[in-house]
Amino acid sequence: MATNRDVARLAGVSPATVSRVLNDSGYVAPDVRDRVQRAIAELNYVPNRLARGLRKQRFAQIACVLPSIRNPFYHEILLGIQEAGLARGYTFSLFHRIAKKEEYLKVILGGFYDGIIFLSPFEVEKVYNIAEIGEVLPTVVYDDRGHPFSVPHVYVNLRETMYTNVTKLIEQGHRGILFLGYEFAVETDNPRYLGYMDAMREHGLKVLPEYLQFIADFDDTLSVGYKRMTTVLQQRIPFTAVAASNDLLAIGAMRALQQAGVRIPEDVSVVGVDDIEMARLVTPALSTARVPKRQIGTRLMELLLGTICGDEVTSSTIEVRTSYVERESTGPSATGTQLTQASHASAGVDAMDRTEKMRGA
Amino acid sequence: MATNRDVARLAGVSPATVSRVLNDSGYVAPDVRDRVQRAIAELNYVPNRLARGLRKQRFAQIACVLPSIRNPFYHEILLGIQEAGLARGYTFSLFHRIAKKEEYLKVILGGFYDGIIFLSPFEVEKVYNIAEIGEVLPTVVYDDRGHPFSVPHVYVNLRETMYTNVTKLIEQGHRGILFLGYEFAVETDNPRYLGYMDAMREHGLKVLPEYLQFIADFDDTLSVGYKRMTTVLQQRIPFTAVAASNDLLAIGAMRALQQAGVRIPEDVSVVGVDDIEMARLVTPALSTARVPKRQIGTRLMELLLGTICGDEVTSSTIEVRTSYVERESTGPSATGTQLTQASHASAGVDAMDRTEKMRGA
DNA sequence: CTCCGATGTGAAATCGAAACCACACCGGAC
DNA sequence: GTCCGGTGTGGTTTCGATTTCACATCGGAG
Repeated sequence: MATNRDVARLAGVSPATVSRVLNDSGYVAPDVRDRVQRAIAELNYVPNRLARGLRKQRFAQIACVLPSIRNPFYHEILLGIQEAGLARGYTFSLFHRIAKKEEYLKVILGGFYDGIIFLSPFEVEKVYNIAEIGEVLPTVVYDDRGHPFSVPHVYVNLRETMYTNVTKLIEQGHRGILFLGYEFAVETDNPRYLGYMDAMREHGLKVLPEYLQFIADFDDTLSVGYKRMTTVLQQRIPFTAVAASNDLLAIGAMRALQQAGVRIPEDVSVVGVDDIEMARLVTPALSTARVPKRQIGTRLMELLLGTICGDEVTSSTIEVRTSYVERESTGPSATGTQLTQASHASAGVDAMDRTEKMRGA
Repeated sequence: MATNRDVARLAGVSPATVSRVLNDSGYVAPDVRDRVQRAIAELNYVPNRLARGLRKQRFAQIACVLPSIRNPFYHEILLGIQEAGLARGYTFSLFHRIAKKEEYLKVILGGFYDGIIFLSPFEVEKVYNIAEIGEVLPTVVYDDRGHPFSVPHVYVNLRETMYTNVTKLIEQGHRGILFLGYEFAVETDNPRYLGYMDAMREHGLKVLPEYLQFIADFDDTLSVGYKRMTTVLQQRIPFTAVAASNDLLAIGAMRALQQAGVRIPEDVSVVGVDDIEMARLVTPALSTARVPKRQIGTRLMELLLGTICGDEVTSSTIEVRTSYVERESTGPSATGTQLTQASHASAGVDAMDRTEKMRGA
């Protein structure tokens, strides 16, 4: 690889002048600039980002920390982030569950990154204090828990979103509505759960304990929803609708239901959250809440660039809004409960065996 | 951020000794080692990767170049890559279509990366010569075209895979089999197409021009398959099976078929390639060819590490094998053609309207 | 007792670019 | 004619780590 010096030698100038041409700083005579540029082209010179980064204390690289690379929800956010960042020459590194939690932040703080973007950092927060990280390195967060953050923060009110989803089901006559979602250490960390409870309470509906299907271990596999719903079906819980915490869970649940012969939405309605593209491609198409993923990404990057450049640590919060999208997986509740129960009965024993195996694994 | 010097000062030694402790190189007295380690802990010192990289000419960072971040197929490969790499402290940057082709390789070659992994680099090759890149920087490739590569290379014979898929359909009595896939500049770049043609020819089946559904513009959206199949349905092409080039296309196609009232597999069989997790979660579950994605990833990383460490450029090729997975989306061909045609007719106008809308968006 | 290799440590050079400082030239204002 | 700010360029230092070289000490072999 050619260096600064090589170019300088070839152009008959000093390395300082080469640097000036490259960075468009200071005064350079037109003919000299030309000579340098020709030399750069001839040697195929690309400045070494490490050296530049070391000197500038700016590396044009951003770390994105996210729970899972498998959830398409995050892809769209990432695309938004990159769109906003690549134009300015930023590159991106991804860190997700596979990286050992105790290790990767050491790596990140090791001076390789201009900033960090945390997407849904609930896992991260078990180990690290984001406020502290924010003091060392420009940091922004996407989160749905409504926590106050000391760093800039994009927020989507999923409590409200879930409330709307469940209310739509209730309005269609559903009473036995399952909550399907992840379990958090603290109730207040679970806006989707809270929204579900809000809606049920407000409409005077009883929440049976069996309705609350919390998935404890974080498993970023696409089939967690399927596994859980398969278990649920063996337990003969009477329900006519499922309010899932995200589309992947909903799609998995739909699969389990359909496999057991339950018709959607005739017997059971299913609703999700996120509106990933796959939601439109499954049959029946999934009713869900649209979250402006792309927009979240660009907003995050804008916030981060703001923090990196303008040195003020403005602890701004941007809220984005969701909208309910009705498709085919929801419908009025008929005599749903009975039908569902019947189906369970026929699939009972087989299904039981399968679940026991899954639990063991 | 604390530096080398700070630690040295606190421990009462020279920076050279700190470095020795950190890298476990040379001789260090046990008590001194202890003092240094305490100082490191106290200052919360993390070595600056840029400085280290600059000096060592090794940066412990890998660039992954892939066509799309949206296709789950690549996620599993990425997980395999990272699994094999993170243990040794490597971090990863992702580059995909969103990055301007002309730009990103400049970035990559700018000395930030120890190596490049190209996943399905057909797009890349239009602009760059991978052999040349391989001479500058350790490079490995995953590809399915059976091209000879001058760099280490993981290969999966998708021509054979597609041949098997189509043969299975033929054995089930299908004759009118659609090929749904991407269009490449050159025929030989399209192993899936070639495998399809092999199977059809070998069984003496005629390939009507309408059977070949090439998607020209690369569009990494999940619904390309849906869009194309919607168009196909309006054209009343007689067919009883669809051999898609990957699972996403297959899932999209299934959606279009189901939306038009076509039953799968009773009226039309659909088969994919990749075996992404979603293939098991759609209804009916998708028959497909399992590609060992995780394994491809680990193999790639092993090859790359080999190239980075052992300086020999062993142009090794590793071939991984696929296996056919029969699920629910395929079945014997009945009087399929008639049924399908009938369905088209009844759904014709509606489908048309919907498609037009999608196009507009 | 001397010599030598193993052990242990520090000063200084180095990686490649950017920033800082110094200097030189030129034209116009006073 | 002198002074001064704008223009243009080069030498040197710096970023933070590793690495090389040089040097000191020590124990055992000859």
